[in-house]
Amino acid sequence: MGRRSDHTPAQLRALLLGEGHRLMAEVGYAGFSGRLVARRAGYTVGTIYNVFGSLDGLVAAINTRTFALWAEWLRDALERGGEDRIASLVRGYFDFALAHPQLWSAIYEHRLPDGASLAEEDLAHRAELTGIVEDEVALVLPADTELDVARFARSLIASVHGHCSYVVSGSFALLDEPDPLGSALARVRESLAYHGTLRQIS
Amino acid sequence: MGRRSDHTPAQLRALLLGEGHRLMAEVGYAGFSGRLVARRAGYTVGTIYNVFGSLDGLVAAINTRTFALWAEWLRDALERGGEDRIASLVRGYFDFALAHPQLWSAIYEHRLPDGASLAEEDLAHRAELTGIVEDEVALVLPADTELDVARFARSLIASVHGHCSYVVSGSFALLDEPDPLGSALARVRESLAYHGTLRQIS
DNA sequence: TATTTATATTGAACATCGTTCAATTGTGCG
DNA sequence: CGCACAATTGAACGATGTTCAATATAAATA
Repeated sequence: MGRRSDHTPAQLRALLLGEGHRLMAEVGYAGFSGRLVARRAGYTVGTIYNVFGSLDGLVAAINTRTFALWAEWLRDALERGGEDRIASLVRGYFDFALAHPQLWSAIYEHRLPDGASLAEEDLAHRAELTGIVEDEVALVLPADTELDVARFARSLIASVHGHCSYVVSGSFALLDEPDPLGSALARVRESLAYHGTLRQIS
Repeated sequence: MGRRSDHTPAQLRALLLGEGHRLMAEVGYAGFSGRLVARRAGYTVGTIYNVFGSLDGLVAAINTRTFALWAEWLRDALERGGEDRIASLVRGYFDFALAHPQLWSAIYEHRLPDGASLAEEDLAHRAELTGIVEDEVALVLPADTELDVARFARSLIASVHGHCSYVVSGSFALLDEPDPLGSALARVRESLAYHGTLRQIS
């Protein structure tokens, strides 16, 4: 079969990305296969290389989509959550990872080849997610704080991330930790309290 | 070639483990190859399966060795470090990961097949590492603290781990974080202070 | 409309991977 | 000395990512 017109380039990209995302959610990064993605989309391997340049390009796009869903998830958590917006964020972080462990893990398991760097689109979506947290952290700190709020917020994200990655990888289960989310939230609260949180809701 | 007597079973195990550890340090989990380990040791693939049962068994053994080196590294850091033992621990955690990024990452990149679990030896070495931290955290907290010190210590480890994993994976570089170690240590200090650290050194 | 140009798609080829297992060959014991 | 045992091999199998000449079709041109 030669050239087709079943899909426009944009449609084809969306199709492969969708199937890729679906497969990643099913089998995770370790079981991911470019050939299978193409087959499910009704195409063959080579097409992935036409559209995404490389398999790493497809995986990066898949992870970018996961990031976008994650940001959306956090915004929902903030909207539907109560007054304690910090708790909503931490809970949202955990919930997403636990709802989509394969997708969430794939973000951190994918390593680009040496020298290669992420595309601008990917960086933008990550900045979006951290931006949501930065805004909420800023709201809760005194206006005259001496902290670099952005750095502080990202450090809190890293702390929560550590807890979450232990949960998803199973390390915490082995350590008999009954409430990882609660621990993560407690650490965040302690740091916020140290810097004079405005409203402290138990 | 059939049966040999170049090495005793114990020697052979040590040989393969050593070469495997060396290769993991060189190429990381993604580039790891059982065939290459065997070739470097002067044997062939099958021997790995004789000795370790599976390739996962070899990788688990490699990661266990990394854990042991890490624990030793932390003890050294405590011994050679100054009075601020908490700082020594956090710095030791980071330094090891940065000194051996491939070995450190391999610990968290290796996922056992569904249902499989780690051997007792592996669990013991992990408990050793967390035990070192638990002891130091207990020393620095008031004797009459209401905290579950073990859980608290492991939560602090998770926080530091989160920062460290961002550094090794390059996420923090993208976020322009100038001092991840300093941030991690600051968060740890804030949590300790919240629970009434005895001596607070800067 | 007929012809040519451009391009998207294919799938075989290649080198590798993990895993299995029959065959082989050396070791140590009776 | 010969036999039973056990360790080691390496070919086989199905899969992976990656490349690229061949091909078939769409789009552009005459």
